[in-house]
Amino acid sequence: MQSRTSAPRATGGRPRSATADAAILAATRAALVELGWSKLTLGDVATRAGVAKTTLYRRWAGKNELVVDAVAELFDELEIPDRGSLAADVEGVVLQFAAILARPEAKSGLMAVIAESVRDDALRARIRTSIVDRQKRLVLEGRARAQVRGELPPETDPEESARTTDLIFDVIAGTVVHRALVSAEPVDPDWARAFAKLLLNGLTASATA
Amino acid sequence: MQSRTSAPRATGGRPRSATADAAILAATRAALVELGWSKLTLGDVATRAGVAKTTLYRRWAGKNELVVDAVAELFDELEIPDRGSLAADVEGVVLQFAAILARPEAKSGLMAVIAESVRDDALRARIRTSIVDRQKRLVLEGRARAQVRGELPPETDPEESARTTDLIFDVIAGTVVHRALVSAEPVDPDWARAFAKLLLNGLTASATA
Amino acid sequence: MQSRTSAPRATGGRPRSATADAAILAATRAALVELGWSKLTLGDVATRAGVAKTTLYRRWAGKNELVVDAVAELFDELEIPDRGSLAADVEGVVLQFAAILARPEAKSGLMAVIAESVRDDALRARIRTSIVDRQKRLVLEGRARAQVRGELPPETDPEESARTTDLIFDVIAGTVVHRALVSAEPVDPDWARAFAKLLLNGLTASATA
Amino acid sequence: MQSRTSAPRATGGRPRSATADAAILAATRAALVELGWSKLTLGDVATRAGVAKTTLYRRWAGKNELVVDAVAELFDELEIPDRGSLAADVEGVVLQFAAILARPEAKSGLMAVIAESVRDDALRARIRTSIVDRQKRLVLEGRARAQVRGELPPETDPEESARTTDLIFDVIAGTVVHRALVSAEPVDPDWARAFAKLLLNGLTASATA
DNA sequence: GACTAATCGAGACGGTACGTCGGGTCTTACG
DNA sequence: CGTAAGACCCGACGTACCGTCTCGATTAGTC
Repeated sequence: MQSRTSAPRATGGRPRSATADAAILAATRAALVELGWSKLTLGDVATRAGVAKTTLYRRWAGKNELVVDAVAELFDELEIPDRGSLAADVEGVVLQFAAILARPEAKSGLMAVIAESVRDDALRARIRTSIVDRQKRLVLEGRARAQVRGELPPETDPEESARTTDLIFDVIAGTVVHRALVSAEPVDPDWARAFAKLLLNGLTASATA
Repeated sequence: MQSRTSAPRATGGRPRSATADAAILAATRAALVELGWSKLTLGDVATRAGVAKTTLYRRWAGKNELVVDAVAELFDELEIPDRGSLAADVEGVVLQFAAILARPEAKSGLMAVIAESVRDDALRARIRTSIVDRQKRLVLEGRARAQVRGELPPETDPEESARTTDLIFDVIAGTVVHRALVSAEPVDPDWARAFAKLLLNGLTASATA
Repeated sequence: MQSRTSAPRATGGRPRSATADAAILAATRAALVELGWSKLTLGDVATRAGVAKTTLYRRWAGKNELVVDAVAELFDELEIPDRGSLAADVEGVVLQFAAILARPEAKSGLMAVIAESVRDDALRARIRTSIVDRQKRLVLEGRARAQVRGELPPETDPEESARTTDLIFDVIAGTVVHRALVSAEPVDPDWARAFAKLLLNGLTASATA
Repeated sequence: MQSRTSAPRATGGRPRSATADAAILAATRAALVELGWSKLTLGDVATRAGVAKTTLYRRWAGKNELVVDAVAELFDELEIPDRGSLAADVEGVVLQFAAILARPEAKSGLMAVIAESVRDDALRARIRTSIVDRQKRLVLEGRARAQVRGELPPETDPEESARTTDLIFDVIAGTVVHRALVSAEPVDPDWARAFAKLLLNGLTASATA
């Protein structure tokens, strides 16, 4: 992770407690589960972490930044093991992503920081760095694998390829988030299969299934 | 609209000012544009609307409810004129939806209330009624039209049909929101065309384009 | 008293609670007794008074102003009944003054606000208005009575007279305060008599007593 | 001085910097002048003195103790040269005392620590030792001289004598402080002469002047 | 000349209070 | 009744100092 305010601390003086960071992020997630974003207070987080409020403010600029870091850690576990086919890989990553979104600390925190990021460019950059871009590699891996398998044609134009990667990423991430948080319907294997089929074959083919 | 606290008004006494409602909602949108969700205060909205805080609280239960109503009005304009083909219809609705999302009052307000709705079922229901479901009919219209045109096969199982409608809706709305708010990239005609092609033909076909 | 921030409140709106003022001042005195000036916190005073902190800040600008008002009320009881002779009158007022200073809420508060007033002209003015000048009349009364009795010669120059009044006041008030708070020795009838004798007859005569 | 925390320093180890003490006391006085007692912070004093906070706390227990020592040095210069008569001596000491009180570091600091000493016996003892008693000798000297000159009768009862010394001291110090800090009027030679006359001859005689 | 032990600077730490702000409620007088 | 005005209680905010602590780096005097 190593985001935060990030002054590298020159020399001299008592070093920052390494355990405090972990305690604070854990406390933040716990508070998100119990209270949700809007009722979460930094004073409460500090208390839960057994830390003074000042310690917290020394490391994070505010609620937004703290929650981004706390939530970001949840997404570190995302992997995309080779399931043998592009469809299976998509289903797998969708289900993994959904499993994270199903956790209350993610539910409560993620949308809120995204909402805040609308008016705060620094926050949006932090979200992209800490959370979003980290997942984009999964799309790249999946496409590369599918090309090796012959499921997808090889790429020619690298710029076009990047655009496609971004599009696919927006579709997958956006759809899963919308399903899970806006529609508030479960992302189960059935749904994941239907979605993967739609994504691979398109509306025309999919609707006949 | 018919939202609000909605006590049916018994008898006698001075009736509620009709103009106040409009003034408050307009003031709310103006405040959203200037300040964003998190810095918007009900006291400020009341002042802008030339209204006492009391009047505001008599009509809405809180910030969330007020903003939902204020934002919902923005989505009333969504239409899906027949553009002659399914692809064109999709592109059209995507661009319309994105145009609304580009307005700062929508950006600021929509995501925030959705974030709040994660822990507030009543709020989620209100959002569904006021905003989400209102857009889902566009999907229904579009599919029906495409079936008439023969671009899509007719539906057989009504339950399956509903599931598909929901899925398509999640894909379109989710993807556009993610592109616009998370990736923070423009939703322009080029992108809309690429997205429509992906949605209709699927990854396999699309990637060859 | 009617000091405070003193905006006369035009019309409309809920009027300020009259009982709150009294409760706050009483709570302030209680806190002074228990905690003393330096450990007195406005939050604690508010709690004791059963009042929100904001209510307190709406009426007083800070700790200093509040304590001045709280202490000032203690000095309202000062009187100078005619004891038949100038010496007896002096002794009487000295003992009364000392009795007030002996109360812990006065001890704790008075010197502190005087100390603060060194760098705050508005505060000094408030102290003079609320506490100091109110007692100067006692000197005037006492002198007038003594002149009627023939103990003091009648005044001729009014300006000189005012200077003398101020001097006498500084001597009495300053000496009693110094004895009580700096020397921290009791102001008992014996001491009061010795002081009155010194004040009336001067060092030369007094020392022979 | 010999105040401070005064651990007698066992053996070995680096000795305490001697210059640090002086730098800290000077910085304290400078801070008193600029900020006054209540806005003076120990962190700021340490910075001004070019010293770590630790160093400061190793030598003084807190703000009060530090300021007492810093202010006490100001009173070292008080002398009472023989001016030839009791009245002249009184005027002289009054003016000297007032000159010290006119310095902002004394004004700000002295009253504040006295206020604090109301609830802190150790602090009061420290003030007595470092400041008050040091001045009381001036009264003793002055009386002795006046007795030699025949202006005052010789003392008989030593206990009575001590009481009188205390009384005179309270009168002089208290009156000057009250004039200077509470009444906030200048202590000029005219006022000093009027005060000395009152003190020597008493009210009855003085008023006729 | 290395050892030893207390000092020094720097600055993070757990606390407590600050004074302000916003949320919602309530109490007035007026319409 | 509804309304504007504004005071009320509450709770969180982010900041400032407090006095303590933990660092690595100096210094003496003692071995």
